[in-house]
Amino acid sequence: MSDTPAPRTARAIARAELTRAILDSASRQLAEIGPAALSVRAVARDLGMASSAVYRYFPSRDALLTALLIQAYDDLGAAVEAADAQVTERADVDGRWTGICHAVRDWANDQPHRYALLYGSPVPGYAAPDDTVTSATRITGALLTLFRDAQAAGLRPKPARPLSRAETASIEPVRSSVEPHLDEEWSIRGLVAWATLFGTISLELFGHMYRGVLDYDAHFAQVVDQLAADLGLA
Amino acid sequence: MSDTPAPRTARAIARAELTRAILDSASRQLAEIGPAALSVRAVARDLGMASSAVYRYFPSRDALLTALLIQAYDDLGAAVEAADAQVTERADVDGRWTGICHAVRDWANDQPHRYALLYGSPVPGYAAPDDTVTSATRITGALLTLFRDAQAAGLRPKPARPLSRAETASIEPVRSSVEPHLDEEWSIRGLVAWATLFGTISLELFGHMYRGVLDYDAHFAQVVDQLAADLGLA
DNA sequence: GCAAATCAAGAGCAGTGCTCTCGTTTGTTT
DNA sequence: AAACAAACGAGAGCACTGCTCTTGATTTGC
Repeated sequence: MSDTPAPRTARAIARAELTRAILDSASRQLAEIGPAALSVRAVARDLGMASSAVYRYFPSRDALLTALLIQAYDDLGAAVEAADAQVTERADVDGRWTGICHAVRDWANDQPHRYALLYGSPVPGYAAPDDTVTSATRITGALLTLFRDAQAAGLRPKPARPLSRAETASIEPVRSSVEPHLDEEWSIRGLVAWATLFGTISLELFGHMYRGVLDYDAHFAQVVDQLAADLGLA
Repeated sequence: MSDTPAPRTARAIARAELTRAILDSASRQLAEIGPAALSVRAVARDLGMASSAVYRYFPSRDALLTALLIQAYDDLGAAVEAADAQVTERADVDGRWTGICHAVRDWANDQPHRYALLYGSPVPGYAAPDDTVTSATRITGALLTLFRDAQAAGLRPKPARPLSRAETASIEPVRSSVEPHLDEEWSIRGLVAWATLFGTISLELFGHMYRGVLDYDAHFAQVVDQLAADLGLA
């Protein structure tokens, strides 16, 4: 991530500082007007520099957007990890699950544009670099660790349908992403809960529950509660 | 929807035809290069007319995009209804559920850009007009009807957590959207399944399962199967 | 001390959404 | 049939975008 071990020279320091300033300005614009309206020229104006100068720090608008993407993933990941860590009684997996879920939703509601950048439609052309993947794993990692802890504690999700041969092989990476490995039931239940969590948040945030569900807070809490039950956490 | 009962005059006919041509060209571009890259000028070039002429038919790029949005909703709605109707044995709610789910996913995979337009981040300042809502209800309507039929057939979903007071009031529109009304368990289970369905498709289509799930087809089938079980359909 | 690398700035290109004006065509009304 | 108004297509133009190239100044490392 931070491949700037020691900016010794004055120029290197200035470069690091300016890079940060560009990213900050861009992040502000992103949160306010969204990724589609983010403009390199506007960032340059905000910083009082020529637009062409920005290209010395980020080779393209997409590169700048990618940096913001990673920043957002890390930000959300930190929020999730903080919510998880706040539950001092680590055996309270239900409390941790609830905390994580609400942390994701609160973060999404606080900064809808950044959430949309992460989990909405991929922006123009979009070639998701591998850099983003590693940052994105922070949040899924928190969930997988939680499932592993619950499994280790002897909790069992509600019985799941037997996995097809193909599916067994398909979700191998998920199973073996934590130690000890997740069993099949925990894996499929976890994947379903993962999809339900982000599906609910996205549907809510993108307006698909309009006039269908009246109280988004109550509904989300209910869904999280239901998922906890299906996961065997509560 | 169609407020052109009888285009009598030649001008009205030409207008209807040109409107259709613009929409067709835009739809083609949308499917190919996505909503972000859709250009009024490109559409005008494709049709051999001046870009300013297009504005006689659609007041803005966003209006054109909204028309495409409605078109896409109707297209997906038709695909879903067709898949549902294809199951001649109407009592086979499990088969209908599976058919609907795979219809949505197949449609999404066939035209990812159009799916992203519907269920990804809202593009135009997110001022979703009410016109789109009515078109969007076609697909949710199919699901709700299916749940109602299952309930009427005496099927019961797996026991759900008791609804909070707030949630009971919150999902009233969902419950009363079909006759006879859905009971609380069917409503919450249905909403959760809805979120899981679109969550799974979105996560897959937007690249979040990359290297986590290897076989998207197998995984989706497994999730649909699991949801059917939780819904008590199978 | 000097060559080389780095930098900011400006001009410029090709593209965009959108507006305004202009002359023409069409439909309606007298 | 004539007259008028509405609708139309085309073109020019504005303000904006991402991005490139060149120019000249500054800083760096040897």
